[in-house]
Amino acid sequence: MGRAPCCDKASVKRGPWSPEEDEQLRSYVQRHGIGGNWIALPQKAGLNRCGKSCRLRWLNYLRPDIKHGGYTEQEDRIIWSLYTSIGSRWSIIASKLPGRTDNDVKNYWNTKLKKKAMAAAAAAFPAPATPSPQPAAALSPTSSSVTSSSSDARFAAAAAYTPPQQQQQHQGLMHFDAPQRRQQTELAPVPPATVDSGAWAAAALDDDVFLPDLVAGGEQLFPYADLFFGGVQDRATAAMELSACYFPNNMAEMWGAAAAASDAKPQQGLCNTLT
DNA sequence: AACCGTCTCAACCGCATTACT
DNA sequence: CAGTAATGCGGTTGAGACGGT
Repeated sequence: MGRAPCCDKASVKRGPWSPEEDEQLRSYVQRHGIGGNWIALPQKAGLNRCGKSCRLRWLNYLRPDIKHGGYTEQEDRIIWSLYTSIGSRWSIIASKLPGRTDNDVKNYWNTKLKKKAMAAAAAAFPAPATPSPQPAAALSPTSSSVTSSSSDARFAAAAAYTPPQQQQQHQGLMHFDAPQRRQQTELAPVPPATVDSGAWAAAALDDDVFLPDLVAGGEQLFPYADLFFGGVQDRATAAMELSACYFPNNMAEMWGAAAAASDAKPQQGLCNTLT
């Protein structure tokens, strides 16, 4: 038994919004505001739509301050940096990019930026000479449209790799209490110390709007900063290790690619010192 | 011109969290 | 404090656009 649907799907209109509906919603919100109740709004605005649908339409499309497309290189780096830091918390990432919505950032990542990141990873970790005996498609379910390139195949193979003993270790993991909705599900393998995901990643770290805050916050925000940055000479590597400890799913993708490429076993690293 | 595969992105779905009673 | 309703969020879908043959 799931929860009851928010509205009667049979009696409300679904699918793409017409310009008339857009105008109705826009003018209502501009005149009366949201009113703190999306469920009641459609009726008040004279729309035959689910409140949830109205909310989504307003937030993702009709709001006056929204930008569509035209992502800058700096925005790319911010998204990349935050994604490697906190994972797919699109609302947080979008909040760092004025005029961008979580849905827009998510779509942009899934359709464009992810490929760009994979290209960077592929450049940093060249594919092995001999192909993997197991097709990547069999290892990991594919998602949406990013499924076909060779880099994505390596991405899928990489993402599928998670040592079982480390899956257990994560249960005792101390963690920074960052805004977080989803549970951590896996602990990534810690990479070889030589990992360097390339110039783009380094540039991203320069622009990072999350990790510097985290580390610069000292004891109050992240008491283990010295553990990471004190003992590791390469700051970029240290920051990525830190990311892996707290936001492992995403770093696993990148480092897994390195492991797949080099046939190297992941080393026990700083991450595990906190468990 | 027609077909086919890929890409894009708006919209939907369902779960988690928060607010309210 | 428990139950319920509302909201927020991330994952996924599918229709239309686009490009290649």
